[in-house]
Amino acid sequence: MPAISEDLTARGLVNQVTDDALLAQLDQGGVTLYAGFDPTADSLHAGNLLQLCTLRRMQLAGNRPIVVAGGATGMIGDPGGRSDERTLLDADTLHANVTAIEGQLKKFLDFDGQASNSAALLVNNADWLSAVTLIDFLRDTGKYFTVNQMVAKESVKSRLERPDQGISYTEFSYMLLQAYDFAQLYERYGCTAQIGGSDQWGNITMGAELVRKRHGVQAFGLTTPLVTNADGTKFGKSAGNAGRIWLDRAKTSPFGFYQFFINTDDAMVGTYLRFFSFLSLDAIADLEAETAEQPQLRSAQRALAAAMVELVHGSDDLRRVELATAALFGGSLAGLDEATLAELVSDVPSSTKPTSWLTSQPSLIDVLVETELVASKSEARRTLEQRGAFVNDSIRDGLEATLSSEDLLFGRFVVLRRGKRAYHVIECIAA
RNA sequence: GGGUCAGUGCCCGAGUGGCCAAAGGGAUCUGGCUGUAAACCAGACGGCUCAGCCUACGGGGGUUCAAAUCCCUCCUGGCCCA
Repeated sequence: MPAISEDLTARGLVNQVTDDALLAQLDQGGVTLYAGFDPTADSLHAGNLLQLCTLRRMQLAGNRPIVVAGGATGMIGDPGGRSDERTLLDADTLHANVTAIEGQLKKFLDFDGQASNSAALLVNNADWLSAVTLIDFLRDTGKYFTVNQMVAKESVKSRLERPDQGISYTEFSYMLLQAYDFAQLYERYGCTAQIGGSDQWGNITMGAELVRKRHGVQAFGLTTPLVTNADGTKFGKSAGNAGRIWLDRAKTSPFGFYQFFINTDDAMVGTYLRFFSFLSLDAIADLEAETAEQPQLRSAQRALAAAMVELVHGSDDLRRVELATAALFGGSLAGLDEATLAELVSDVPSSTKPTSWLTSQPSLIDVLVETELVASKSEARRTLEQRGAFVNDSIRDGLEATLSSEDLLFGRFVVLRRGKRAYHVIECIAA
């Protein structure tokens, strides 16, 4: 296994480092480092994956990761990357979010004492930030920074330059709070490094600076590159209108999670494998070569999707999801047996109905809306008109289309599809 | 507090009394081509009881046969002055 510094570099994970000495220290192991997450939702999402995976790499190399939930800073909002003022969340919501996220973190990091000096830690910055008084904060932290340098930070500058936007004093203060976190983590846990996305560079360097000024200790920062899609847009949104890809299975099913990754562009799949997977660089190189020669096999995409589902949801889900994928995208539905269809129900979007329901000849338009394959009746009509609605793999068009008992497979399933890959299975159950 | 400019559909952005569900671009969706890609081509893209109707141009009120467009007021933001 290569040294962590070498591995990080080869994977293209190092965007900027405050000092190369950090890399050498990481190779030695024993470095305590942290990354922060704003608990703005009750689940982490694909956009958080890179930091999670990077922390994991650090831990596997014998360093101690600290995850800081921004219970306090989450109430403020980072101005970076946003064009408008953030909505502030209330304390109860934030607390619930932090609790929900905790379980997900355990998939990535080892929080147990097994490797005692590198066991991960989850802390909430509300623990110290909500206790500090404004006067103390201004006196002990604020005085180390000039407004001049704060205004010069990219995250602030971009907001200042927008002719139609501004930035509130509250958001302006965010970077100081984050710097304060770093200093606290140093005091409490001897934490000397912070990692984050490239947009965090400004915040990270301020924190490192505060540690140095207050404690006379060199602290480090390392940023990872921004993960983008092939077209340069931000990574982590699904192609469809479903929005973000979440780690919470209730928000994004393991099947949906798998589908998201298997649809990765050829151009990006190697990069994502290096960023997110724990496959060796050699193995990744092989997959890339295979993709170049036989792109239709999608070997690299399959490996990526498999790796991610296994990491986030486990090998059991991976197996099921691969089967479901083979069933739906492997050829014709006609070849599927009853048992396979029954399995599908639990893995792809589905719903149940009484058998009698079909005898009323429900309109396909209504069914499409009900199953959420479309967002409105207008959209359902459009889909029908554009020949994008399928029942058991065959086109159904005409606005008058209905479902009937004729459409049942094995007497109990109806497989609906919108477009190429949006599925919904209805299971009919005798009442 | 005074002045001034601005707030348009998911986003950007045109429109400045009727021809406006509102140009154009992006995003998105469907179809074609494919590899469940990309690129490209075609169509769609507020909702509904869909040849019609309803809701929409920051909120509320008003003028008018008729307003996103005019007036009043409020809210939000930029800039300048105090």
